[in-house]
Amino acid sequence: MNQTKARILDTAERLFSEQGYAATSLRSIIADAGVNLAAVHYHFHSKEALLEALILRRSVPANLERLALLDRFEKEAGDHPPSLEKVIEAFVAPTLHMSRDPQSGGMVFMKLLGRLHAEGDVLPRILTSQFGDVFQRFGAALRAALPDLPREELFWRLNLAVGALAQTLRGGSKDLGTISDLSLSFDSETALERLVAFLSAGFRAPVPTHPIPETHVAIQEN
Amino acid sequence: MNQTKARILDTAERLFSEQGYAATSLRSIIADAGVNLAAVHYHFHSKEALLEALILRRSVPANLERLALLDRFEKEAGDHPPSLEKVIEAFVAPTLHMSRDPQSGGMVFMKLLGRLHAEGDVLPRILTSQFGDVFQRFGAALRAALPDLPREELFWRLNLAVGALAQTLRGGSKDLGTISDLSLSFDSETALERLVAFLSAGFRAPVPTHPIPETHVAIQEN
DNA sequence: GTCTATAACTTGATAGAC
DNA sequence: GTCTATCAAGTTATAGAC
Repeated sequence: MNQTKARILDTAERLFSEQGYAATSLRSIIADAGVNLAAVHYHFHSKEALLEALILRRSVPANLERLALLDRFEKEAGDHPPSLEKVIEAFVAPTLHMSRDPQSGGMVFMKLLGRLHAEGDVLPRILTSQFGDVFQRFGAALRAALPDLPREELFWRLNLAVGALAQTLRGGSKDLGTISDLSLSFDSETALERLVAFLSAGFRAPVPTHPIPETHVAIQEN
Repeated sequence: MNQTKARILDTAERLFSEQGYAATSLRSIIADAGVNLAAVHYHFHSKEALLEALILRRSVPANLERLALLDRFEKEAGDHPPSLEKVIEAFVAPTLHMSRDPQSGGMVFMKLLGRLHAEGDVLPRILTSQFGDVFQRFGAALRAALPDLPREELFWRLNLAVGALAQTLRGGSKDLGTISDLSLSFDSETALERLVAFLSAGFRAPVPTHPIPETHVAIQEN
């Protein structure tokens, strides 16, 4: 691949992940990459198309890997559907494993995904097309692994799980440094274990039936 | 409070929550609020100060309510520390309950918090001062409720929990609409039950000890 | 307190030479 | 493919009349 093009992709990926999409100007990208402004438009046409190219570069292979892993776990499980743990692992592992080669920039991309997940509606528009197959397959696998969980409850918990995953990708919250001086040590294997343990326990939590009593405490406004 | 000032606060809150801080210009705010541009600078001095004012307006009372709830639960628990469920409830309930009065705009603020949590480092800077006490108190309460959980593990799970909470506040992910046509029904009582059930199960998950075997599948790059 | 007018700057994008 | 030069629009912020 063209060297200029690659430098733009890498630099944009890093800056977007650090500052967000809207807050990062093309000019700050080209300054950091040491290339010309016109080169961005020549190679990518627009800022949003640059973002899209940069996302697809990594998420296309990651999604293939997700599906391949799920295939493998389904074969290994024989007649039964794969366990909840395996389904979660198949979805999460490809993203986490990107971070293993520090040279590859996969770690940076993880942060970017975690951020974009909350920022704007840029990501959904780009990913819905790409992730369609993956979501279908994994949705079915989840339902098979949790046959007794009502659909609505599953959907809720899936949202909570995605939020927890995005937080991990983002590298944790800085606010929480206040409680503890620990920082999220990012060994991808440990992160995977911890995510699988936390999420599978959450998915398997008993479904609440009785309403929790009123807990509102009125506070005067100043 | 001044009517112009209140209109700016409410409109900014809504637009920031829908589009994010960086992507929302002061001009789009004043257009929507039907006020003059100079009024923003007169009342708030700058864009960032506007954001700060708007956050403090709601999070100061919410934090007082959090501490009051924790106090109450600690009294009710007598000699024992309050249960994990109660600690989570005391932290989460005030934010969720803001959404009960549709007129109050609390629902909008929830979305904003969920978004800012991922966007930039604007939120941390503003909140670290405000949330210091709250984080200290709740960190201690969590440790007391989970005395056997190693500190590092607790910190990790706290991050996952915060991610899941932020996702709930944001109103769920649009991507996930692909799997299911359900949308997150936002009854604050139900949301509270579900969060407490999911998170407390996650916090109590067994601590993983044995490394998960290698799961990487190589995919060729195109 | 609220307005108009404008300063001072940054943004994404393009035309056209080389 | 890469550059300079520039456009057209949008940005936050301020000065000063009323």
